[in-house]
Amino acid sequence: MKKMKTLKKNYEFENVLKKGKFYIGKQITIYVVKNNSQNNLFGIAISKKTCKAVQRNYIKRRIRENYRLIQNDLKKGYNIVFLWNKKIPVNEASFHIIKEDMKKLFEKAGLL
RNA sequence: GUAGUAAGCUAGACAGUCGCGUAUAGCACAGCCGAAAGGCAGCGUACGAGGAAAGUCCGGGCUCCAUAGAGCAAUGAUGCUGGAUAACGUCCAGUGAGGGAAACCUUAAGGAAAGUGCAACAGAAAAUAACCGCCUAUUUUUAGGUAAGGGUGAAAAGGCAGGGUAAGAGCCUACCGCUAGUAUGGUGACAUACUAGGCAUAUGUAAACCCCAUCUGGAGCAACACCGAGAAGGAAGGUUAAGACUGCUCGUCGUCUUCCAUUUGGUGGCAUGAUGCUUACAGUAAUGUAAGUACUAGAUAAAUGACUGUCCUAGACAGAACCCGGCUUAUAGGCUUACUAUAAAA
RNA sequence: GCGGAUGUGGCGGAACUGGCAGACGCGCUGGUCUUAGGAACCAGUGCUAAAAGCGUGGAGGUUCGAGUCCUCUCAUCCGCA
Repeated sequence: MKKMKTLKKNYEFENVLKKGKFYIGKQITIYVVKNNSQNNLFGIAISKKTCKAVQRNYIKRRIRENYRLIQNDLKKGYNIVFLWNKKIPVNEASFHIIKEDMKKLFEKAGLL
């Protein structure tokens, strides 16, 4: 199995957030934009203001794990950025809710 | 047993499946890129967050600023004594003061006769004390004496008792407090004893300025060094004004200031260090010395997760980012040791 | 990661060397005026029924007395390749 590829640079994130289409779920929001390669690149962005470092890591792990499980079913050639909805308390973050959210959002976006 | 005090330890465990980061003189070399060197990827193996990693409050190492440039001395910090330490505002042992029934705990604790400032309101007066009262003289008015008593205030001129007096007053005496001196003990802070002083020992405030003693150049790994690519341009103004470099003086370096345009990637720095653990010796202790032994995170959108099962006390606070020594703050539950007080029962 | 600044009624913003906190402006509430609204003018406006008391992000300390001085802490904002 190949390694997961991620977005790295600040301008890459800005590109996706400015030009991409966004879809809002219960707990997470995704931004999607086409790229011309044959792979999917993804990134996770959580503001410093929402919570502290431990909880940010907690959310990132849940999202990354879910993406890992679902990524082979997706169409290829997109940049994806995940955001956490600010108003949701961090304690409610759960693996299963994110899983459902992610399925619905990718269906909406037409990647599934 | 109950209540409490002090010190220390721990920070859910185990099993299965999938997955992440770093290293790799292992396997494979049959995958991808490349002319090649090599890089990426696969399998295996090893290791993989904390007691506070946090706050950034102090002290160092390290790097650059010129080789901490020189002087004045400002600014800033610390502030009982002795010791420890690379250093410290930290730690250890003591002293004084305060708290507690005790174990024990707290303590920014130098100087107010070097000088300056401030003390609102109230009060006669807030620092060279006379408002009421008391006493004496006097017909009243008034003059003098007086800090016992009243009232004001956060604070009112040693406290209390007796003597004394016109009334009073350290005016005199005892005790307590204070100050000075001497002696003894202690490295010292200081303690104890004795003697002397009637106490002008002249209110409080130095976390007000200040004085004294000690220390102090600035910036920070986004420092800095190297490699590759890009750019290295134009206009206007100023030559002693601003910068390096916080006040002033001198000195050095680089021309300097404003506007427009531009400003990306990689490698090193980067983990063997004032290091941890064990034992012995020195010391009350902090700590030091010697020997043995171990090396066990090193990312860069940033690694520990998900699911299932079992158990219990049902898991708090919380995520390394150059590295150490502290401090402070957050913190569920459990365990160990020492000590203090005490009801009831046996 | 490192460095720096700021917190005062609902909002902006004062309070000089510590000495009556809420000046001033905006808003809000009530009233006058008007058929009605606006404008204008008048009064009120931190908490509590009132007194007492508590109130300057929070917790301690110094002081007779802290918005102001000191220590710790929380939140917000800014800069640095």
